[in-house]
Order: sequence, then C-alpha cells, then structure tokens
Amino acid sequence: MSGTRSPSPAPRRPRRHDPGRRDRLIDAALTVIAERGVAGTTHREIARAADVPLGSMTYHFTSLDEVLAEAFTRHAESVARVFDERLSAARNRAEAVEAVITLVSDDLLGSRHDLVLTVELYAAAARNPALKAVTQAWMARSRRALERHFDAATAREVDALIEGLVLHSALSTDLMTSGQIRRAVHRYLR
Amino acid sequence: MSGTRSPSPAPRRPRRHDPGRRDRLIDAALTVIAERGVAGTTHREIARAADVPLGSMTYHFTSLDEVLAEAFTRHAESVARVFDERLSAARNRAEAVEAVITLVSDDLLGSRHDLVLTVELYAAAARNPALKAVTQAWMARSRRALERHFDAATAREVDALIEGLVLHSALSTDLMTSGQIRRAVHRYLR
DNA sequence: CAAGCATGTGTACGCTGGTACATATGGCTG
DNA sequence: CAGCCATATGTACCAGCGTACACATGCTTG
Repeated sequence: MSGTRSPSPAPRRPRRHDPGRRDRLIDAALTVIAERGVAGTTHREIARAADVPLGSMTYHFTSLDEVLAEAFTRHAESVARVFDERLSAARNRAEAVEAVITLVSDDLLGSRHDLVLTVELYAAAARNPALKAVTQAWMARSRRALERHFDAATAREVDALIEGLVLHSALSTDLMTSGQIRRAVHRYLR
Repeated sequence: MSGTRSPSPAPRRPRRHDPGRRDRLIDAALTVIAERGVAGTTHREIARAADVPLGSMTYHFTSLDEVLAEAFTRHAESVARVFDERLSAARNRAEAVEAVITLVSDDLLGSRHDLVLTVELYAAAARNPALKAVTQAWMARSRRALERHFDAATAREVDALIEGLVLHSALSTDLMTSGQIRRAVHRYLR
C-alpha cells in the first residue's frame, strides 16, 4: 500500500488557465474587507476567499496596499455608477427628488456590504493618500450628478444630507423607514 | 573601563508609583488610533506612546479589545458631553440653531483627532457588538439633547444632517466654510 | 507543432504581534 | 516599622503575516 501514497503535505492543485483571476481577486478582497475589515484583510484571507493559492496574490499584486487601492476604487466606481444612473434618468426636479429618496432608501441602505465598505474606505482614507483621492473623486462625481438638477450649493448640501441619513440610519438602533427618509428629503428640498 | 558596564540588553527602568496609569493608557490608545488607525494599534505602540513597558498593558487590560472598547467609550463620552453642553445652554429655538452651527463648525470640524476617531469607531462598530452599542448609545444621547428644542422627527433628521455635514466637509477636497454650514442648517430648520 | 514565456503553485524566511509569566519593589496597613 | 500585595517590569513563546523565490505547466505565437 504505497503505490500512490498521498500523505498530506502537497496534493498540488491541478487547476490552471483562469483568465480574469486578477479581477476575481479584487472582488474577493472587497468581500473580505466587508467581512473582516481592512485590519483583518490579509493576502491569505483573500486567497482563501477566491480559492487560489497564496502565491497567486504576490504574482498579481506588488503589495497589499495595491490590492486595497484597486478594491476601493472599484467599490466607489460601482456605487457612483448607480448614483449617476438614477439622477440621469430623472427628467425634472420632482423626479430628481424621487431619485434621491430611492437612492438612500433602496440603493445605499439596501446593501450592508456596500455600507460597511464605504465606512472602511473613509477610515482608511484618513491615513492613505491614494484612498483619500478615491474618496474625493467619488464625492466630486456625486456632486456633479446632483448638479444636473440643483444649484451647486444645494447639491453639496444634499450630498451631505444623503451621507448623514445613510450613516445614521445604518448605525442607529432603529433603521429609518423610507417614509422618514422621504420626509427629510422633501423637507430640505421643499 | 569595565566597572559600570552598561551593554544594552536591560537597563531596568527605575520608575514606579504611577497612579492613574490605566487612564493614561486609554488616552494613549486614543492617540494611537487617531494616528495609525485601529489596524495599526498594538499593545507595543500604545505602551510606547504612554512611555511604559509592554508588560504594563497586559497587567491593566485583559486584551486589546478591552482597550479599544474603553478608549472608544471615552471618546464618545467626551464628544457627547460637548454636544449636551451646547444644547443645554441654548435658551430658545434660535439659540439652539446657533448651537448646532457652532457644534458643526467649531467643535466637530475643529478637531481632526476626534474626526478620525469617530470614523474609526463607525468602521470598528460594524464588526464589534460592544462598539456598536457604544455608537448607538452615543447617537441616542445626541438625539435626546436635540429633543430639548425640536420634536423627535426633526431631532433625528438634524442629527443626521450634522453627521453628513461633518463627514462631507472633512473628506471632501474643500472644507465647507462656516457660512455654508450656517446656510445649510438654517435652510433645514427655517 | 515546438518552445517561450506569461501565468500559476508551493514553501521558506524573517518579523511583528498578542499573550503568559517569572520576577521585582515600594506604598500602605496593621 | 515589618511585611504583604497591588502594581510594575522584562522577556519568552508561538502564531500569523508579508514577501521572495524556485519550480511547474500549458496557451500562444511563429
């Protein structure tokens, strides 16, 4: 009983040819960040989430920081796109107000994953210039989208209001109902 | 030249009798968190900041989590107290509105240290129930302070607005001027 | 269809961190 | 004022981390 002995040390994975693996790794990184926080995000953790060997991380990325930067950039891009779409679709001010309400109630508050990622990004941005740039570009883009329908000062204020509503709703004991969100937005933009 | 040789290994510190050291350690922890983030907060880093030996950390605290919990509790308490004081001092609605403006422009936006700590707390709270409780208690307290002058729904909305104004101002490329803050608050509470 | 090289895989190394613990010491109590 | 014990100190241990690197393999290109 020794022909094909497979003790334990190295079964050697058969897999190969995995185009787009780099992309999947970035997505896996976002999952890990959302679940364990930036602090708990390691090469090994990401590799496990994507089911690839550790060595694959160092092949595709020069450092963990590079992974984080790409991951957060993707996250911001993804949320900003939804923001853009909702506001582009609005044909007039009334529809724009509705778009803002939907954005807060459904899109932003709807995904705990995205919510956590955003807060993690804010915290990380305080200490990482590259991530700070990502955050700022994202905010500028949101404001620009709002300026399709509102003057610059209002756009900035509404952007802040959205942020506050989302965060406070998410971190508080009781979620704000969409009715409460609607009331707050209308009150501000009445 | 060998009588009092002092090679390098262990000069053995003379210091002793340091009442209130535990308190200082918690403050040191807050400094480290603000500078390096929760991720970069270690026993050794805190000990260095407080100029005490590593062993002192494990004597005063059972774990790093305990340090974090106590530190963030202290931070929340400290910010909430200012909040309470400003709003308690207001004698009528107009003064309450002014108090909110001062809170945002001066107290909250005035301290980068506190700002960073708050965002770090939010991120950590997503994964740590004890910290989530700290955050929620803090928010409940802010709301109660606002309810001295505004109805419950308005209080909640204003609390959210404050959060949004502070965060967006801090993370954006350009700080909001106190004039802009004033305008936004007045617009909402007009 | 050959072979080169981009991609993929396993493992070792050095370092840092949390934690445990053996030891020291001097304020306080009786 | 003696001695106890809360407080204080230094260090060792092990786990997990980032990273480097030697080796494997099979698309792709000519």
